Formats: sequence, structure tokens, C-alpha cells
Amino acid sequence: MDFKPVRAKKIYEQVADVLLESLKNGELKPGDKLDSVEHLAKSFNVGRSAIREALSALRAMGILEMRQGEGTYVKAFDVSRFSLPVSVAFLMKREDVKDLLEVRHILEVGAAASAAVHHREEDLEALEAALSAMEKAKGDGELGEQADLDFHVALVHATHNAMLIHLMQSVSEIMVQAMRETRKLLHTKEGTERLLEEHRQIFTAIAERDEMKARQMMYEHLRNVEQSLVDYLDI
Amino acid sequence: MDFKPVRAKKIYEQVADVLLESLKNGELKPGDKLDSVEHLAKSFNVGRSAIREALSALRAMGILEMRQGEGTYVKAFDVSRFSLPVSVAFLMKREDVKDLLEVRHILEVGAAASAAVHHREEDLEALEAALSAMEKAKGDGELGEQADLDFHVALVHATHNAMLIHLMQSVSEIMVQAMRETRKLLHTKEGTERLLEEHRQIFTAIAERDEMKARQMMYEHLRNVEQSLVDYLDI
DNA sequence: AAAAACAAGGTGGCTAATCCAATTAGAAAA
DNA sequence: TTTTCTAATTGGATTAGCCACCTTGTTTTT
Repeated sequence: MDFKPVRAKKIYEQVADVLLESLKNGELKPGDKLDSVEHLAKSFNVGRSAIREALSALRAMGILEMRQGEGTYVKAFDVSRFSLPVSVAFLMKREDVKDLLEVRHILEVGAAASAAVHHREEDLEALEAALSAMEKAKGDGELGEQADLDFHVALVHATHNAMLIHLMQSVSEIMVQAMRETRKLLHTKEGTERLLEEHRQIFTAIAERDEMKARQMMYEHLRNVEQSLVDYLDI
Repeated sequence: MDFKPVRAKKIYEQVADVLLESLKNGELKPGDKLDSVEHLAKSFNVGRSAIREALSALRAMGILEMRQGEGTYVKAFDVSRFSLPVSVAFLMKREDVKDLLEVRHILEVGAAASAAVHHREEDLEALEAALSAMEKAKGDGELGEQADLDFHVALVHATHNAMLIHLMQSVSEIMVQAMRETRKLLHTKEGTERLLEEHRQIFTAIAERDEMKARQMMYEHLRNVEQSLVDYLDI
């Protein structure tokens, strides 16, 4: 006995696969205009709705763009697509957060090192602004958290690596979603002072273009933060 | 003069957004069964095809599962979805590869450090096997490259972080695609011996659970590899 | 000659009617 | 009790038809 097929491929899946394939081998290139839905339906010998469901899927993946009255086009590459699907966050469980924390840790440490190397003068201003805001926010959880986020955003921007920026942004969004209730706990405690000091050290290391020190400072900073989170979340 | 609307939202977009929203606020949870297409069509007061196009999009995003004769269900979280869209690779330009290399670098270094901490005994065997294969492949570009890849796969698996595993896997796939023509150059040169030695040092550091050394060794290894690539690709 | 208005054709967006195919659940038969 | 049959439900898919939007070319107006 050998079972195999079980799962008959739906037509719209097949159509989407074929189109994806012709993108791989270069038959379709960014900017190209696809045949009209009607034409495609005739080519594949299927109904219009099957084609439209396939195109709708590819559109959701950010690969196609459908313009009413004009046609359907292959989208150009956009670094903003270099990001993780944020929608997964709503389905994550507490256990998953631990893995996610480590991924963020790795990216953040790497970003700090990269920022130390690649930053330009104007990047330092943004970082300093975030530090000042953090200083002013002493005790105010809301403001402190925002300044904290701003600092990390400014940091990754200082890498001038568009892919890294978008990747980290999506990781951050996922984290915020996955820990909706758990926020604001760090900046409310007395830990504010320590957090500020840690950020200052990271800033100094970057400004001095000391890659290793930036890496080290960020590493320790996150280790502390994660410890608090792990205690709180009990993971 | 003030312009605003310009872009009328398509019905299937709106439907998809609404469903996504009710996922956010918890009205819909993984495993839940959606109303039937017909019922949804009545609820939204739209046609069936509009609903189906929305569902097709959500399905492409990995959020829904449509089972003929049964119904439509919200999928459970699957770490395999924690990956970057490989399709972007076909649209990448040479300049983008530089950013991509840095992202890989960051992840790989972090993975080495994590593997040093989290690996189990059996993980070391896989790493050793890859090292042996690399040794045997001396000079043979094809085999050497495969062993190299195997080593890095084994390494990330040793982190036991499913998200990191999938994330790195998608980054690797994107790299392979984006540099299709450029492969096999490293293991053909006389550099084989040095590469082998670098991998050995990484392995040793991991086996000794020396996080910092693993980080350092991987860092230097990739710096060398990237130097060769940058020279070759002229980026 | 230049600009504006119009008309036609093509395209995606959407509905509704209709059927097929897979699955489930309940009734009927063994 | 077990099996078989039947009906209802649901997603999969086609088709015909209409609307909304955009482009293009033509005609009319200025």
C-alpha cells in the first residue's frame, strides 16, 4: 500500500506556482506587465476567478500589483519586503518568546557593532537625542520606554544597512505584539538609572568607533533586560 | 487644494483587513473555524468571490487553511513561517548583496555564540561529520562547498532555537539565489586549508562551550570569506 | 495649431447563478 | 452494533454579465 496524492492541488495554487516559477527563471521580471486576467484564464484553460484568486495570493505576498483599468504588474524589489511576517505574532505562545528574544539579541548586538563601524556624524545626534529624552523621562514609564525604543531605532539606522533596518523593525513589531501586556515594566522600576547608564556606554562605544566595545556593551545591556523579562514572564 | 482618497480600497482588501484585525484583538484564535464563505459573503454583504479572494490572500500569508468540504480554519503558529520571503532574491541587485552579507554575518556570529551555550552532545557529532567531509574534499570545490554548508547548518541547529534556524535558512537560500553564478570559488583555490582550519577552531570553541571564542572565531572566519567575495564581486 | 471633450476598447473589481468535489453527520439497513 | 446509504454543508471552480477605471485615439472646440 502506498498513499501519495491525498492532497489534490487546487487550481489557484498551481497557477500561483507557475507564475512564481517563471519569476525564478527570469521569464518574468520586475516591472513586467502580466497578460490580462481574461487572457491568462484562456491560456491556463481555467476560469477567471481561479486566476484572480492566484493573483490575489501573489499580491498579498507583495510580488504583484493590480491596477484597475491598467493591468497587473510585477513589483520591483523593495528592501522593505526584507522583513518577517508580523502577522505571526498574534499566534505566538509564551514559549516562543524566548527564541524570539534570542534572535533580537543577536541582531541588536550585531547592529551595535555595525553602527560603530558605519555610523556618520548625524547618526550620533539622533542617538544623543534619545539619551536626553531618556534622562528627562526619569521614572515615567511611558516616556522612558519610548526613548528606549527610539534609541534602538536610531542605532540600527546608524548601520546604514537597509535590510538590517527592516529586519529589525519587523522583529521589534513582533515582540511588541507578542508581549502586549508585558510592557512598561522596566522603566517603572528603580532600574531606570542603570538602563540609562548602559545606553550611555553603548553610545560612547559607537561614537568612539569601538566595534568590540559596542558589541560588548549591548550584549551586557540585553542580558540584563532579558533577565528581568525572563523573571517576569517566567520562561 | 487637498488630496486625500485617491486609492479606493478593494473589497477583498477590506475583508482581509477585518479578519486580520479580529485576529489581533483575539476574536479569532488559532484553530478557530471561520464562517462558511457563503455566510461571510452575507455578513459582509458582498459576493462570494470577493470573500474567496480575501481568504486566498490570507492563506498565502500562512494564516488560514482552507479544507474543501470542512471549512476554513485559522492555522496554528508554525515556526517555519518565521522566515524571510525567498522570492525577493530574484529581484535583488548586486548592491543589495553587500547588505545581505552583513545580515548573514551578524546571524552567523550570533548563532555560533548561541551554539556554544546551547549545544548538546549529539550536535557535536554532526559538526564533526561536516569537518571530516571537508577534509576529504580537499580541492574538490563541489564537495568542499557542500561540507561547508553542512557545517553551518549543523551549527545553527545546535542553537536549538527554531526561529533562528528558519531565519538563517531563509537567509542562506536568498544568498544562494542572489549569487547563483558566483559560487564555488572559495573551495577551488588554495584557500581550502585555511578554511578547514578556521572551521576547526570554531568547532573547538563550541565544544569547549566558550561563547566568546566561538563568536570571535566565526567573526574572523566570515571576515576572510567576505573579503574574498567582495574582491570577486567588486562591491 | 493647440487644447479640450468625447468615444471606444481593454482591464481589473465584483456579483450572482450554477455545478462539482470532498467531508461530515445522521438515517437506514445489515 | 456495525456497515452502508443519503442528505446537507462547505470549499473549488466556471460562466455570464455588469461596473469602475484607465488609456488611447478621434473629434470638436478654442
